[in-house]
Order: sequence, then C-alpha cells, then structure tokens
Amino acid sequence: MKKLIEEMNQRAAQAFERAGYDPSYGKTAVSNRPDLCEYQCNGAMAAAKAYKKAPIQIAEAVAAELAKEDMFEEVSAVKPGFINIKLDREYLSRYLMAMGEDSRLSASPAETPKTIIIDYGGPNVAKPLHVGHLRSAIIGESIKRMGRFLGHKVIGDVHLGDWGLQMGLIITELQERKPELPYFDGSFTGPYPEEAPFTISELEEIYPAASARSKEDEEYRNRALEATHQLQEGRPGYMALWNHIMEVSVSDLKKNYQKLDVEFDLWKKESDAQPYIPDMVEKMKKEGYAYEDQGALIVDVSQETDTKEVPPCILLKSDGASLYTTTDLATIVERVKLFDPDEILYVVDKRQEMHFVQVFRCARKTGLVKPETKLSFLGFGTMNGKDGKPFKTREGGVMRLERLISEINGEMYKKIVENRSVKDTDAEKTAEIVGLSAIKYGDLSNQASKDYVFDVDRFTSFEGNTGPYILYTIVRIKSILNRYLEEGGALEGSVILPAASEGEKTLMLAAVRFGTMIENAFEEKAPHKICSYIYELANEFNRFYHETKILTEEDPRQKASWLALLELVRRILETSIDLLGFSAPERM
RNA sequence: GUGUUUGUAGCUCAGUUGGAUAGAGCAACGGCCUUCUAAGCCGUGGGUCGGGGGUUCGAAUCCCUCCAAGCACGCCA
Repeated sequence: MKKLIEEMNQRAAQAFERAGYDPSYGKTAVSNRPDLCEYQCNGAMAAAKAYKKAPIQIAEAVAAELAKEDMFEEVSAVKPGFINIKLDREYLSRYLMAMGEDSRLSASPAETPKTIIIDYGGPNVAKPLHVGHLRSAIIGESIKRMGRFLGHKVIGDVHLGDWGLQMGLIITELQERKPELPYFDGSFTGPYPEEAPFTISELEEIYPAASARSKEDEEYRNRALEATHQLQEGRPGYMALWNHIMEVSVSDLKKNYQKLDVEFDLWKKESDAQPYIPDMVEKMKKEGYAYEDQGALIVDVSQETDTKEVPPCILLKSDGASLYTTTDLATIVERVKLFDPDEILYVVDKRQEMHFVQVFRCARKTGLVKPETKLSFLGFGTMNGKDGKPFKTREGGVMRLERLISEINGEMYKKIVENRSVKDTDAEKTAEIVGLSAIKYGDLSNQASKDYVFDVDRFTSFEGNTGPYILYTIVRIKSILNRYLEEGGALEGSVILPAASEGEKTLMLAAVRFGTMIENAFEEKAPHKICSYIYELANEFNRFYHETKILTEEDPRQKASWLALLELVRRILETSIDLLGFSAPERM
C-alpha cells in the first residue's frame, strides 16, 4: 500500500505545479516542531532561489492549493517560507484501518527482491563465543529479518573459522599433551578412533593455552604453522582430528546461538572454500593479476584515488599456505557459484575494514563477481565496559557469552520476583525473554558503527530507552486486549474513529510512520532506527493510556475503536521487536 | 608518521540527510495510584553541538584548519 508520506508528497507536488512551480519542490516530512504542525514542506524556500521570488509568496500560493485537499485539516504558510500541515482526522483513521489490513503494515515490499547473503557470526571453532561475537550476531540477525520482512531472499551464513592457524595451534598443543595418539603417527593407516580425544571444555582450554605459548615460543609457533599447512594439504591424521574438533565445537555453538535467538541458514566454514582456491589462484595468475613478490603471491589492489597506501592482497604466503584473504576470496567464488547473490554483506568488527577493502577490490578486479554485485561491509564498533575500555570480566579476562547472558538473566529474575507476583514457574522463563531484550536492545539502540558502553544496570532497567520498557508497554497493551476479549469483545471489523484527543492523534501519527521507518532502517542497515521509533511509539502509547480509560468507556463504538487502535499499535511493536530479534512475554 | 573514525547536558545516546526555540533517558528536585500493570505519567533545572574560520536566506549537519581520543596500516584472523 502507498505510504502516507508518499501520498502527501504527491499532493504537494501537484500543488506546486498548480501554483506554477516545479513539482519536485513538493517534498514533505514529519515536522520537527510538533507544537506548530504535524508535517512540513520546505520546498518554497528552495524554490525561492530558482524563481527569484520571496519564499513566503510561494509558500502562500502553494498552501492555498494544498488546502483544497480533503487530506488536510490545516495548511498554513509561515514566516520565512515554511508550509505547515495538519492531517485530517478522518483521513488518518481510514489510513490506519487500511494499515491494519496490510500484512506489512504499510511497508512496501521490495520492487526487485534481491538475494542477499549476510556473513555474520564468524566464530572460530574450538573457541568459546565471547562478547566480541555478540554484536555481529545481534546486528546481522536483525538485518536478516528486516530484509526478509521487505521481501528479499536473505541467506544468513555463520562462516565458521575452522581453517586458520588456530587449528594448527590446537593440533600442536594436543600433540604436546598426548603424543601417543595415532593422529600424530605418520605411518598409522587407520581407522582413527570415532570418539573425540577431548571434550568441549578441554578444547576451550587448549586453544588459549596454545595461543599464549605461540606468542612466546617461536619454535612452537613454527610447528603450529607447519601443522596448519599440513592440515590444509589434507594430512589424514590431522583431518581426523579436525573432524573431531568440528563435531564437538559446532554442536556447542549451535546451542549458544539458539539462546540468543540467532539462526543461521548456512553453517558454512572456511574449509568449504578450500577446493575453490587452486583454480582461483591459477586463474588470477594466468590472467596476470597475481604475481610473485618477496616470495609471496600477491594481487595489487591499490587505486589512483587512494589517499593512503592500500597494501596488496596476499593470496599465498611464501611457504605456499593460504590465508584469511585467500579463503574469503574463495568463499566469494563459492557463494557466487551456489547462490548467485545480488549482494554479500559482511557484518564484522570495523577494525577489519582494510581487509575487506582489499578483498572486495581484488574480487572486482579479477572478475570473481559481476560488476553489479554489491559487496558491502558493515563494520561495528567495540563493546566497552563502563570504564570506556573493551568489555572484560571483573577479573580482567575475556567475558564469555554464556556468562554474560546468565548474569543478565539472573539480574532480570531478581527484578521480576521483587516487583511482581508472577508465578515462580513463569519467572525464570520471563527473565530469559526480558533478559534477551535487554541485551539486544541495549546493543541495537546504538549506531552499529560506533563503540558503545555495555552497562548491565542501564540495559536491564525497566525505565527509559530500554528493551524491558518496550516489553512492558507491549504487555500492558496485551493485558487490555485480553481483558476485552474475555469480556466477549471482538477486534475484527472494528472501525477506527477519528482521534478524540490530541494524545490519541499523536499516537496515530506515530503509528503511521512504521512503513517509512522500516524501509529506511533496512536501506541504511540501521536497526537503531527501529529502536528509536518504537521507543517513541511506546511513549506515545503510555501517554494515551494514562489519559484514556479504555475498558470503562461507555460508548461501545469508541471503545471498539480504541481497542482496534491498540491492536494495531501492538502489531507494530511486536513486528518491530521481532525484526530486532526478540519477543515479548504475555505477562511480566 | 600516513590514513581513518569519533567528539552534542554531569553520565549514556538520538538528531528525520541543510530548516523554525538542538532532543531523549539516567542521575537531581517536585507532583500524580479506591479506577485497564505506578516496571507508568506530568513538571523543574541542566548546552559556546571540541576550538576557530568559511559556504548561504538558514549549519550540530557541507568545506578548510587546529585540538583531543580510538582504530588500522604486507605474509595473524
């Protein structure tokens, strides 16, 4: 369905035309001065220059034309040349009813649906998820949901790190500890044991230990590098170990992502891209893109316009092994082959931006992707503690995601039990739902690209711009709706009457903005715009709620109208939080 | 050093892509519950939008410059 603002723009354009001006000046926007008007059009001031006329003169002429439309309650031209607009109440209520009929709540589905692969997650196997993985998961999941809501085909890929040096480190450390295992015996002909020689917790302890040692012990590090290389060459014992690591690790990862309500369509990994490397490298060599430099095989990706030096892409190290870059390029080859995507979006720590600039340039230059395929990078900032430094545990270590979640849930549980008389059986479940909203909303309400302060106390608060506040508002609405239904009321076919008060109209005007908001949020890959929108909508609802006694209203048509409005607001809020990646409980 | 990002109220953040008097929340203070969840609502105080220059009817927003902080800069991922 047509969005209200589009309808208004069209009328404004016509009004400009009728008044003798170019219709392109007829752009309207939500007012930034709600005390003066609901919508504004500033086109007269822009037109003043072109037509060499006083802006107020133009504004008055256009306003006179605009006032003829029954869509508006009031149109006026003000001082320098603003055109101030108030919407007609009947028009508004009719529009809201139409919105209620629309499965997308007035958002337009994409004209040309695209296939978009989102690469988010990026955890390494054998390493526990820590807070660094949180942002990628949360932001990526939200963008995935937004894209789908707008009709795109969005494929989420976890893109596991299973092939780099960390695997060599684990193998080396394991050999150090249990040299008698057959995996290290080059003459062993198999079969290898079916049972993994470690548990997930052992694995999670092995990696950091190995990583720490490799930083101090050069000989050890070289062995790890060699093991990595041999794994990549397909040495049977190492492959068998790799399989064990994968099994143990992936099931653990799946469990953890599930807790976050983050779901990947693909559980692809770096190693899946390996088969594509030889041909890709060969092709780049043959076509003259790749050449040897200081023993390594590189592709120059610098451009004339660069304001600084962009180092070349290293395809193969001097020892012949591939790297992160190689794998990412080969992954692009694989994705193009399997899905022919219109866009590949990487939701990654912004510190990796340079790496992706190189990869994208290389992929374009060497023709890995079609010229029209978009390769985009959404870099997010660091999650800091209250001290403004990267988030750590109290002891100064890396905070595991599991622990963060359980601490938040514990905090939430305490508050719920303190404040309300929910049955104890519900409290824990509710704490999980509300806790997740606290984490996700706390993250997503900030601009993705900026660093932000993760403040447990603030995020778990029920006051202010927080997830729990939004949920509380939804629960309030649901509670009224349920009561109404229990009384035998019905929501179907209700007529939404013109706003009976300013508060109600303000709520309605906020509701109407959903469609433009969500399209813009997806366009800009900006979940925080959903947050600020629903916060505003929730505020307007709470104001309305406070001044309006809904269930005791005596006029049945008015009552039914308000409930229809509440149902619409509920749907907008619940749709929005679903797009953010969390949900609301029935009670809290 | 080069490049890049950021700098808005005591704190945490918005700012509809150049519009009117820069907004929220927290914290502080003061009101509102026999009535749909007070986990709420209403109000008060709080600002040289890092500094300076420029572009124009109009700048937190665009350009220049300086200051401060973060981050990245060839075989880690």
